[in-house]
Amino acid sequence: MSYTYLHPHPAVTTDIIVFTVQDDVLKVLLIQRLAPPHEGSWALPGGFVEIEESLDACALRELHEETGLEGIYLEQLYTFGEPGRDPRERVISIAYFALVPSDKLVLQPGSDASAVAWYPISALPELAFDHEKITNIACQRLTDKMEYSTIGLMFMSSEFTLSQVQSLYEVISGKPRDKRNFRKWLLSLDAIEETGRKKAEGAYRPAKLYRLKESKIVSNIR
Amino acid sequence: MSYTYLHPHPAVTTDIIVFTVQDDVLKVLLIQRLAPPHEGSWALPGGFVEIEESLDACALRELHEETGLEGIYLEQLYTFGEPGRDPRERVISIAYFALVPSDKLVLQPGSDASAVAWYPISALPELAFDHEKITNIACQRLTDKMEYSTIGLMFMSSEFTLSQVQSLYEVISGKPRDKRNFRKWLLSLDAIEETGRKKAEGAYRPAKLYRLKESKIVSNIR
DNA sequence: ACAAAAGTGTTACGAGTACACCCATGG
DNA sequence: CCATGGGTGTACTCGTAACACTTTTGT
Repeated sequence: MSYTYLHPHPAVTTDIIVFTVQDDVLKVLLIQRLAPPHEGSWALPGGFVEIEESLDACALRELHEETGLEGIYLEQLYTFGEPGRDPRERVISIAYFALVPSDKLVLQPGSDASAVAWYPISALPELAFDHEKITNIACQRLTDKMEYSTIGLMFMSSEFTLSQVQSLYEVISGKPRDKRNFRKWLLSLDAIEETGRKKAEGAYRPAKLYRLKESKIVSNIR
Repeated sequence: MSYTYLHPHPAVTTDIIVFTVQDDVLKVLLIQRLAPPHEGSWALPGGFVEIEESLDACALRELHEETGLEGIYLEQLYTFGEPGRDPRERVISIAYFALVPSDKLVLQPGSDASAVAWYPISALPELAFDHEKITNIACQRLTDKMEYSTIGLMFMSSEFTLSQVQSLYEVISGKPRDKRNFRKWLLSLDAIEETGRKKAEGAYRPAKLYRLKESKIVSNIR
């Protein structure tokens, strides 16, 4: 089966930069390519947009197919379309970024059995295509949005402590925060609420558990 | 001549939302469609991406071809790709927005003789495709960026007075600003400088003329 | 001299920052 | 009773907001 057009058409893909924080390190999800071009090297998950599928749906589908991840926060980032960024044909890629909470880290490599792994953002391997450039722009956007939106909460699992949130923010910004000021700020956002439960983890005082408020997903501050 | 692929490929276009401020009103540039679909109705300028042309270059080319505009500020906005947004075939559109200074308002309708006109954002006609949705998102982005970047200066002509800048900001935000505070803020951005010249326009004190500093094009504040 | 827009400083308020001690729990 | 992280309030600082009069020009 083949498809014919009067004018040349580019191929269209989505690529997804999936962030998480694991062991106090910001990481991105990469898959190892099995087929040329760039066979064997690491790349962002993604793939071709189907002809009757929305862009968002494509990103979600590719992510699910290649990693098993589902129900996570996704946002369009930027569209990359320089001629020559793929050696096979003209490819235009709509890049998305996604945030995975720490309790959904279990990956199921796709049916094509390619390897899937979390890489610390500070120790990325060489990436295929222009994926390094895309990753850099995604990092920039993530750190920007951490400052003026509640996006950081998308990294948290369903129940979490205030100290866990603080640790997350410190990891991503690379700077320590004052505990009292951070809590005052976080609670003033009106985005989380106590669950009433507590988390006892060791030989010390248990912490109150919080959850994201219904309806408050990601909002801008200021 | 025709082009054949193993899998279906969507068509890819750019659409450009061109803003300007004229007579104290925020306006966008529209062109009247001559061909189906939506023949006769108004739409955003734009068109198909050529196979060896970058997305930015496509937006600039289409804008020049259809309106004669050149050398203006352009920025990628968002990519729209819902199936069905164009009745002919699957079309994915990378939307850009552009800002035109008040001294470049002269339009040269494209060679296909379609009408080109500035419409106040508050009195748009019915638009073709999903262009109303795109326009709304562009307006949102514009007003957002006015708050945290120097993008507003892209509306100014090569030489301008501080009062003109203030008037511009008031028109877009819809709110009056304190003259002294506004000037303090504007000058603190370190983005403009005096030309040494003055503008005498009527029976009153002439205003100092300013220009954008070299190298400072658009930067974020905060 | 008057009409019209240009230009200019000081005070007040509020948000954000700095800072140190007591609490609850398990071992 | 001790070790460990959890939890809390106040004082200061700096940036933003409020506010009104003098200057320059053309008629």
